[in-house]
Amino acid sequence: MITLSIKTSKNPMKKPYFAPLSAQEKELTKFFVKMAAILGVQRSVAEIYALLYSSPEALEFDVIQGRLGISKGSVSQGLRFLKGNGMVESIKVKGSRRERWKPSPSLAASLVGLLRNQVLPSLEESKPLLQKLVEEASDQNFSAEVIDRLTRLQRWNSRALELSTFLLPPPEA
Amino acid sequence: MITLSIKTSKNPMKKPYFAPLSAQEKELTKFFVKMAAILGVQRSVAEIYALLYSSPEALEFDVIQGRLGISKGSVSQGLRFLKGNGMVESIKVKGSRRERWKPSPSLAASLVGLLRNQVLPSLEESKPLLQKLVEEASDQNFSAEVIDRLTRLQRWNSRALELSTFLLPPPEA
DNA sequence: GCCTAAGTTCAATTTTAAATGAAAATTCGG
DNA sequence: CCGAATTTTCATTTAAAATTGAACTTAGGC
Repeated sequence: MITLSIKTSKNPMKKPYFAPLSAQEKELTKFFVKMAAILGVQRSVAEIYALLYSSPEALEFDVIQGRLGISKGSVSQGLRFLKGNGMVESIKVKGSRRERWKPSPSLAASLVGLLRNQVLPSLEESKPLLQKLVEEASDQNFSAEVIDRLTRLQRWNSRALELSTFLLPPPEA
Repeated sequence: MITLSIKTSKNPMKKPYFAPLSAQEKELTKFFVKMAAILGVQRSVAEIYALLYSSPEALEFDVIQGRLGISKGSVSQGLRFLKGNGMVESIKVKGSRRERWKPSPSLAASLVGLLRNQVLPSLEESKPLLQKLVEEASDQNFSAEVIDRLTRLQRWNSRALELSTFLLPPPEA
C-alpha cells in the first residue's frame, strides 16, 4: 500500500499540531467548568473560555478546536454563545479571513451579560403569572395561609426583578 | 373472569384516589420548575415543593406521590433533598407512622439554604486552586496579561466567597 | 465575479442526568 | 419484640442535553 503525499503551495499538506492543554490550563479549565455548571453553562463553552482566558494572544478557530480536541460544531456554537453573552470578542486581521478570539476585558461585565440572559427572562415571564395566581386565590376560597404564601412569592419575584434590573442594566440603555 | 375484592379492617382494599393538579397548582409548578432550573434543581423536586407550597395542610408521602403521579423513589429523594436544604419540614402525628410535610416558613431561608449548598462549596474548593495558579504563573514566565487575568479571577473568587459567607451564614453559628 | 477557505447548521449520535420500581431496610403500633 | 406499614436504596430504564461531523452557506482574496 502506497501513500502519496503531494506537497505544493496550493496543497501544503500541513499537518497541524496542536499542543494539548498544559497542567495550568487544565486546572483553570476545571475552575471555569465548575463555575459554569452553577450557571447551567455547558462544559465545552467553559473549556473554550478557559483556553482564551489563559492565552496571551487571541486565538484562531482552528487552534481552539485543535488544542481542546473538540468538534468544529462545538467551537462554532460555543463561540456564538460566548459572543452573544458578551464574554468574548473577535478581531479580524487584514489579509486573512480568519477571526481571532479573546476574552472580553471585563470579567464582571461578562458575568453580568450571562446572568442577564439566564435569569432575568424567567423572572420577567413569571411576573404576570404570579399576579394572576394571587388574584385567583383571593377570588376563590383559598386558605389564608396559601394566599399569604403566594403573596410573599409575588413580592419576592418583584424584588428580585427590581434588584436585577438595577444590578444588571441593559447594555445599550 | 371474576375479581374478588375482600375488604376487611386488616385488608381494607383502599382504592386511593388522588386528584390531579388544579390549574392553579399547575401554574405554580411551572413557576417553581423555572426557578429551580436556574439553580440547577431537578423538575421533580420543584414539583414536590410547589405542591406543598400550595397546600393549606401538611401532606403525606402517599398524597404527594399520588397527586404528582411520580414514583416513590422520586418522592423519597426529592423530600430528602428539600429537607437537607432546609426547604421543607416534617411533622409527626401521634398514632400514625406517616410523616406529614410542609414548606419551611421562610422562603428566604429556604433559598439561602439552597444557595449555600449549591454555590459555596465550589467557591471554597476553588480558592486554593486559584492561589496555586497565580503563584505558578508568576514563577514561570507567563505574560503579564495572563498573570493579571488570573489575579483578577482570584480576587473575584475571594470577594464572592466573602459576600456569600456574609449573606449566607451557616445555620448553627 | 470565481472559487475555495472559513464558519455554520442541524440530524444523528453519544453522553449525562433523572425517574422508576422492585427489593431491602427501618420503624413503630400492637 | 413481631410484623406489617412506611420509607429508602440503587440497578435499570427512560428522558434530556451536549457533541459530533458531513453537508451546506458565506465571505473575501485573487
